[in-house]
Amino acid sequence: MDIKQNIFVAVDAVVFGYSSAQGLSVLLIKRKNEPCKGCWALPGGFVRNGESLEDAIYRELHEETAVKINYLEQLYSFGLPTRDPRAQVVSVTYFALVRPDAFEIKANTDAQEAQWFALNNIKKLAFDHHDILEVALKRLRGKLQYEPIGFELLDKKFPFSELENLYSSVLNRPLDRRNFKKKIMKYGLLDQTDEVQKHQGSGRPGKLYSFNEKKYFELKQRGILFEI
Amino acid sequence: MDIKQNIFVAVDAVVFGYSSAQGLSVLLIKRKNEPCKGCWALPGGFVRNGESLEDAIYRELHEETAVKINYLEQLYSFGLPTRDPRAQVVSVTYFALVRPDAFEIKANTDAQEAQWFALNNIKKLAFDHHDILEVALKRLRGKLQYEPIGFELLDKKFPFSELENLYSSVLNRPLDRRNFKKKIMKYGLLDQTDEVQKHQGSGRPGKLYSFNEKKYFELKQRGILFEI
DNA sequence: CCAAAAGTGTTGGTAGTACACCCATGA
DNA sequence: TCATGGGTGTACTACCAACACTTTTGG
Repeated sequence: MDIKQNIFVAVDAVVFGYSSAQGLSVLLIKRKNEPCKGCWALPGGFVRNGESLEDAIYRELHEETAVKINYLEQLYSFGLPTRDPRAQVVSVTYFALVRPDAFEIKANTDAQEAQWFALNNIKKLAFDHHDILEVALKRLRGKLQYEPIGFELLDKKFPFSELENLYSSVLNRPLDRRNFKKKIMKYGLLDQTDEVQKHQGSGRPGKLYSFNEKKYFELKQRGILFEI
Repeated sequence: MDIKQNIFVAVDAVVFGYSSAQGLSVLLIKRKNEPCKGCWALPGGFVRNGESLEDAIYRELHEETAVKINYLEQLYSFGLPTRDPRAQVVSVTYFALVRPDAFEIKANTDAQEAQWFALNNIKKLAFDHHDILEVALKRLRGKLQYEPIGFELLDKKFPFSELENLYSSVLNRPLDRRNFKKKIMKYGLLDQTDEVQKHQGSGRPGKLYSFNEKKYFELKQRGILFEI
């Protein structure tokens, strides 16, 4: 190739996790290199030669956070020449969801630390990572309403109230328990198990449900998508 | 920067146009350089140093097609190391719509020719441009149903049947004229003008409507989006 | 027995769908 | 006057939103 391009390609991910105690949380790493050494930032890094974008983000997530990713999709590409002070860096960003049991993390190569932050407790972030987070949140809110993506943030088996709390907290509005259940159950995507919730403090324990992926793919095939 | 990255960044655009005669069409250019010299391809090219992604795609579209773009949004980024035989090229792709009067084009720098192709008449395309087109079509179909994006493909003033044909042909299903009109009019986004269609062959001329952007932004502000 | 959370049905309003005839124009 | 496409209303159905009391458990 006879062109002289001084542009680098990076990948970054917005990884969301959820628990009813903490609400929606984002996984951040503390940068151990300049620029912005010590700042919190989205996990990510430069793509290696010969590596696909997806491979790159999986590798970086593994190196930096060792968190088990449950859902991943591309989010948006950011390319303002000024977004990184070192050089022009185009960042292809990803949107990821993890299950509650992934709230255990360990820090590695590129980061001195990786840590979950509740959404309403986010510090200043490095580079334009705040903008990226904003776009990711918008995507999450949007998708939650027309694809059954919420299940990817919950355990394989969960009480119904957990799903309702997730929706209510991410969408930032109260939901009517009865109507919400009717809407969800209408699609036949949830199987009721014979188990109930254990030790949740006080109150009646809820029955546990599981997401039926097979029925989901059937519905998707027929082009019928779900809507809250 | 102390990393050695041999990855290039390009931008490509899927530009859609529509006329009731031709249906949905895509703007392609004939490549005048290797690889794949002479093949049809999406307009696009390499990002220049210090240039943003958006600037790059506008520049390329101007250089290669001189078509007036009416709507532009980022689509997806493609980065498989094998997608370009010369080198690893990450392509950030865009999705664009033009009005019918832009069906006049002129070829320039990078292309010997730029030309509109009806969707059902697309040849083999260079690189992975078929995949890109696929993604763009999916995005168009999706957006058409929950954002009033169809107007961006029509003249400022258009007869109602034009809008209906657009929807019907892009979504690939028949629509009931009366119900479709009710649904659209419900949002109050269309103003009826006092003009009627001219010389459209035979039959009664239709009244012309125009899209009311002001009301659209009001609705959007209130978070109410439109649904077909 | 008290507090806390889970479970459950009915009703009224609204929006969606199905459907057919008349009107204005050009040839 | 005929062919072509534009314009319009109603009735039925299905979905949505609003709403409150009972049940199960732990303390």
